[in-house]
Amino acid sequence: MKPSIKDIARAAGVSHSTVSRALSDSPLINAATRARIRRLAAEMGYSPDAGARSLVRGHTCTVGVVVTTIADPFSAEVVEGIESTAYSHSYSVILAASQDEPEREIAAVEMLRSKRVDAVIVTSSRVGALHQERLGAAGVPVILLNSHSQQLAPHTLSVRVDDMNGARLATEHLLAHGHRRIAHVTGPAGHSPSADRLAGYRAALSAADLPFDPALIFPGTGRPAGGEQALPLLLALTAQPTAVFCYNDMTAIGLLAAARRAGLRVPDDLSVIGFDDIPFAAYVSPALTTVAQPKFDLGQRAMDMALTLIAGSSGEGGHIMLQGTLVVRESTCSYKSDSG
Amino acid sequence: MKPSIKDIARAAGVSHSTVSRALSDSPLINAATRARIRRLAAEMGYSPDAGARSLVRGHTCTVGVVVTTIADPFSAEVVEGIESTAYSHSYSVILAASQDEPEREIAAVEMLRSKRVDAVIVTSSRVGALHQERLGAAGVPVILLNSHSQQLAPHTLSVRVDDMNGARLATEHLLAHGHRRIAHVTGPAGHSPSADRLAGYRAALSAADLPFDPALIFPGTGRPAGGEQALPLLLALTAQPTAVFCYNDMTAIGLLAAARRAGLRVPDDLSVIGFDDIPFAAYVSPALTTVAQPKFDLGQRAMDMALTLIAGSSGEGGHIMLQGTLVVRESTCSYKSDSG
DNA sequence: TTGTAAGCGTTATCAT
DNA sequence: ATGATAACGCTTACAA
Repeated sequence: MKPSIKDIARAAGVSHSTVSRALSDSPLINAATRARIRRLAAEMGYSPDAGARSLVRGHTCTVGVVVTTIADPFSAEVVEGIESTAYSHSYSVILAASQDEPEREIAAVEMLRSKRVDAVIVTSSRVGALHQERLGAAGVPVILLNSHSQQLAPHTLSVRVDDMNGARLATEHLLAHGHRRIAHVTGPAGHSPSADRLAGYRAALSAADLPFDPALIFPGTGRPAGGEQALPLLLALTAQPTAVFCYNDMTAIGLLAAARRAGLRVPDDLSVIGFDDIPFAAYVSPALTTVAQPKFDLGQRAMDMALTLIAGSSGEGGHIMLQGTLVVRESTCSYKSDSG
Repeated sequence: MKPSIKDIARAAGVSHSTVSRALSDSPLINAATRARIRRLAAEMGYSPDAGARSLVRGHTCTVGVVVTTIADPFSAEVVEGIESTAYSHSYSVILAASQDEPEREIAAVEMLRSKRVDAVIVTSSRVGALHQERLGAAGVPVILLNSHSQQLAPHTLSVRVDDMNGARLATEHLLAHGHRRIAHVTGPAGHSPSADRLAGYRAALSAADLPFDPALIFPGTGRPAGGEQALPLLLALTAQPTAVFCYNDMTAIGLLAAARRAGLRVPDDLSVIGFDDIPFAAYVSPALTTVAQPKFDLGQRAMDMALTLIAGSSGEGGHIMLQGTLVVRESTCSYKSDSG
């Protein structure tokens, strides 16, 4: 049914180690027998057992990836970047979703450990230090991708985007267009990118000698609903903001939809800027101005780092920080005191 | 470094088989030693080697999933459905992207075979019959999800949405609103859902005693660009259509963007309907009327089928067909001879 | 160039 | 209740 090298050996009248050598391009084998065995193996539909091989080789050529959810345009592109570079190095990826529950994230990592993956990449982790402690100690590189800064100890590994600077870019764009009352809808509470983006927003404000007004900060969720819920609050302000910087594109898109329903014109009545540059940012109306994260790159760099560490096994620890870039589309414009 | 049961056995002063029994809740073990061994295992940071276990047990508790690309809102939700139900049955998933290249799809399946996954789920496959031949014969269930109908032989396994009926629903919705000249932008050529949706469109037309006009059919790609490119062609027609049924939401969203740039009002000047109901369909402007595919369900059912087949090992072959549902939003309205 | 044998970390079948 | 021992499929010294 599933032929092993022993079955092929029997059919070829050789020992199973000869078959192993023939199949793994060993130099110590006669070209003729090699060819004969390979033909036979193909005929019999042989497929090497990766598990058995890993047992003796000591590595699995597999990496584990844990995301909060796959059904999110941001994660999806990051995973695409990981998978793509894994593929080109003959690695495969085991994917697990944590649903943003720490215990489930831990269970996933434990499963990956059992599966003996050669490295683990965890995105948006809130408990990355734990994995580092368990896996890192066991010699398995753990790479934290866009994860909480508290987890980013010096002996830890990480790849992330510069959230603070990206947020500064977004805010400066608004500032440069004359906006002075700029609101901000945050991401999920307790998530570090959210804190970093808020910090970038504050930094830009302060660099422009503008005061920080807590009344202009609205709590979001990172999902469209967060933006939708923020809009009425924002409109209820006596001194209304003329622009809003949203934690991410999904939030901005939700806010855009709410603005449309409220009869508010974007960008004329309100400029809106997001973060991420998810594929659909270009297709909403008005097309969303945003700070593009190098999503595919993020995944690629994380996988590259994993590969390097697997090869060198010298877990030195390193941090890669990529920069986001401002993408100006139609949802932002200059502030006009007389709207229209 | 990575303790095995032998290391624990040594530390506990017992044989490795006793450790194995202690750790796997065997009834043939003294409660006290069991507790002692488990404590020791925890202290030493033991993690069972899933590969070694699989070798003797004969299964890996892992399924392989191959999609064309992960960075697609449709696939992403399907995979989420698969992963989620896999997780709740303690299964893990190896994910591979084929980039819609048959050879890469084949390579991915071959890799999965080597990894000895207990089942394989392939979405949008164009060469599913091949996998069935190689893997199915080897006793590994292969489930085709939304794959080409040619691949769906009776001894094959599949889960899919009723594309033809969904397309009929979409077209009937337009018909019911008085539209008579209804254009259609197809999906990627040679992809069977595209053919099925075209067939559903034709069926609805013919049921309404309307002639099929090939001039109203425009080739798309399944991506926004397909819709964007189709719009000018559609406008160039002397007898312009009053509505258009798009292969999928991404196509419709592209077309919506092009329409906006062309100063065309949707739905007043042109009704637009999509297919899939991706998360962003509700957030474009106007919100997209579409036929919702039960994406998460599709993944869930495929995984359930995999689990059943793994348990029963009686590869009987089965086909599950789920229905899509019409979701009316704002991009479609009744036909008015005097537009506006 | 090939065969023999040991070993990877488990589980499972024997004894004891 | 526990300990030897074989087996899973493979790679890799070590012999021949």
